[in-house]
Amino acid sequence: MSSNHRNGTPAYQRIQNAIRKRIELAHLRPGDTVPSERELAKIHKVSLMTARHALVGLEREGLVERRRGSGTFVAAPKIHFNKLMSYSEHMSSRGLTPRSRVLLSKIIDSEPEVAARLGLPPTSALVKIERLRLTGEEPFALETCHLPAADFAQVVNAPLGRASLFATLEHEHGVELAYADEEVDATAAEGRVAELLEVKQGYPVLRIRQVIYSTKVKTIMYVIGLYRSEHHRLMIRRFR
Amino acid sequence: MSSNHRNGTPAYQRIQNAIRKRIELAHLRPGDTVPSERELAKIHKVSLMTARHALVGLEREGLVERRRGSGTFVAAPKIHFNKLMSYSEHMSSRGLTPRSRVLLSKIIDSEPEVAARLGLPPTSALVKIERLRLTGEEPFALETCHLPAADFAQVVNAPLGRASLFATLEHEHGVELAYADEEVDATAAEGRVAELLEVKQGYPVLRIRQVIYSTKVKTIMYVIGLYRSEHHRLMIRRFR
DNA sequence: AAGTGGTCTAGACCACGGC
DNA sequence: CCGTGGTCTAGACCACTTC
Repeated sequence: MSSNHRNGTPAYQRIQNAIRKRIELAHLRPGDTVPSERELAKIHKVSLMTARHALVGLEREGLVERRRGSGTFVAAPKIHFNKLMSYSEHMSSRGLTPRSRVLLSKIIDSEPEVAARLGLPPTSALVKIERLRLTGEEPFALETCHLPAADFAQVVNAPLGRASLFATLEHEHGVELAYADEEVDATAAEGRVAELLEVKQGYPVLRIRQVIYSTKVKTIMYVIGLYRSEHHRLMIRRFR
Repeated sequence: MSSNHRNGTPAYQRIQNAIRKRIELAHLRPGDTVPSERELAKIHKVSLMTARHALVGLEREGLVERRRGSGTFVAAPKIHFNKLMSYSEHMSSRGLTPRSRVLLSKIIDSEPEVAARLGLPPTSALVKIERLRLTGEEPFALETCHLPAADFAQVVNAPLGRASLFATLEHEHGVELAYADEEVDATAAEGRVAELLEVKQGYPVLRIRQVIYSTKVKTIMYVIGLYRSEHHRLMIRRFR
């Protein structure tokens, strides 16, 4: 049976989306109680385990807090934790319009280290896209993406100025993003990077290297991001 | 009923621990298949949902990979993702002996910003512990912990040179750690920090501020860590 | 076709919190 | 005491991968 025939979306995700929307529209505000598992089960006509699945997921995102014996509450409006989101998605989830300048978008075939990260032979053809992210007129991040050209050669022609790369991959290429492994460290902005980010030579920046996977096992993308960190902070939630 | 009477540990955690141990002892190596949900259910005499719960948790830690239609496999030996672990635990999980030098351990009462992070009044008494973390003779991290003195005044006298602070809290104070929210950015090592870490003035370091929560709602600890990032990398897994 | 993970049911008991 | 989340059962069907 299950109540997911109307559309392909699993019931627990529909419940999550309903709650997310109520929080977004400020119908539910930080500290408010979210309907309990039992209430959600009745409202959405699902079993307890399904309602529970929905709430557990929202807790891992940091959207709600659950307290045994007490209830589930809307969390303080921090950032979505441990959620794989593109820059565009981050911005629009905060009501801002993403701005970025495409510095480069072409096919290359001599970056063996990147190819290795993507699990490909050393001289594989790769789409390389370099973008400067801006808030207003101020640059705050430099992101370099690499994708296997075999599967995604067309994205060099995508309207990256306006469309989200994630959205393009999901809608135009039918890619289902699964998760990303990220490696974070600090480094110094040198030469061209410092110029682009408009900081002094040697200025510390946050470096994030992500390998992004789709649900089909495949490695989809490798991204190196360099962030001026006065404005932008990385938030993580770890569990015991 | 449930098979958790023998000890207080839930069945899904006992299954996880069993699998963790098999991986640790290299009985299961990267790429090997982990018993399927149905097998685990039979072996441990639990229901499918419980076996599933165990595997889902291990996947979120990055210990295993699950592929629909195919199976569950031991993941490449990366770091445990998004898992709240102390420095000591990280080291010993890699078979290394943790070394650290306690620089300071006393009670203070005039750090209003820190008190605020812990959700306490501005002039609350706090335990402050400053430690330099070493690999061999080389320093690589400077960690400053703050705890509410009202609950944890005794830890100033704990043998922090050898015992893990996490272990002390869990065993001596009956604290059950729940999760931590972390804020990560890059900054420059200046003055005393640069000297302690043995790097040049202005050298970029990774800064991690964590607020650690117990299962009893309470904020237990605030930690600021500064990391030379040539050796130590922060690994994160994000989900879509 | 057989086996796997993903979703789901309709209940159950427990531990805990707040009244 | 009642309501909450935490754990658990004993099944079910589906979508997917592998052979």
